[in-house]
Amino acid sequence: MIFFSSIYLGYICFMGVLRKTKSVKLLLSEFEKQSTAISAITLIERLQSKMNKTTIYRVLEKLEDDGFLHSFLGKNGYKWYAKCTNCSSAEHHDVHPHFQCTDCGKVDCLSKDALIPNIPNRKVDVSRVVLQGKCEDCFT
Amino acid sequence: MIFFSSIYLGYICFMGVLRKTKSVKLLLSEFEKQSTAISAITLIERLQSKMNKTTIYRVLEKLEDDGFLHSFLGKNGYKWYAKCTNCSSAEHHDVHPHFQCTDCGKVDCLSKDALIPNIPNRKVDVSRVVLQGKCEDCFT
DNA sequence: TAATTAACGCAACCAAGTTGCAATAAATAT
DNA sequence: ATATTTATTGCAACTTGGTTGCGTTAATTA
Repeated sequence: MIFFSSIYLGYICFMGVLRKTKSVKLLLSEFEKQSTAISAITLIERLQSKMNKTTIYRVLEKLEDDGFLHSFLGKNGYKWYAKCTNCSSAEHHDVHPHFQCTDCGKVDCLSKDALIPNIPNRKVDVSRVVLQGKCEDCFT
Repeated sequence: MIFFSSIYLGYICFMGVLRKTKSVKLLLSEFEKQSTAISAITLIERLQSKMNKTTIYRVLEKLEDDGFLHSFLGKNGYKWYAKCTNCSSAEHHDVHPHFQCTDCGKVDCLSKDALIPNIPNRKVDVSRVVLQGKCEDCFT
């Protein structure tokens, strides 16, 4: 219950769109206790006893629309989600690169200044970047 | 027939692995007459009267293993292929970013110095970058 | 407490990509 | 040139991440 006294609850109330259902709370708590990105598949595995996979996909989509999560495609084209930092339903700022470890599979967000997304003669709207390799733990 | 008097034929003969079959020739000719990247789906649409989709996937995989094509995931997680510049079966150098137009869907390869793939404390093996937006033609 | 309406569960579906296997056709040996 | 070897192909069936339609349930509002 603790995590719903935080910004989440206020945010949702403010938006007035997303209802505080059991499913929404469960999904939010997953992103509360884990700072790295989580794949949709992983969430389905973890929560399938508690909610339907259709619901998971629909809530994730809504949380992304509201600027609460951002999504990207990892290895094999699987969908991953991570918390946004300064986004809203009006604008998504999270065009930073992600790093996926080929050993443990963990994905986390990198600081966005690692990339120069300005290409001459083109208007860049989305920058989907996934770097793959060995993370600090698996490297040694 | 003309395009098989080029480097392609010599390359294949040298490798001694890939046979000069009708399917291989057909797929190579597609990448000969189009310099931008092509999605697997597009190739299946174009060539389905001439070869089976399984064959298309298998030949593409082999051409990638031999360092002739490189692949990446575009919008929706669809697989795209483009010609390599200086790769071999031993090493793939094509970690450059790609640009996909959200209007016409066209994808082309960008010069690799647009990206800095060095991240502290991590060993980067693969860099999958897809920028999306408007290309020169669709921008105006 | 009742009315409204978003969210849910279920089952069926969609489609990109894969697998097993028998048939075919390149490459190689005779 | 012909036979043998073996990579390649086509087909059909399958796998699976993700979606859709719809009747039911539950959160919000009156």
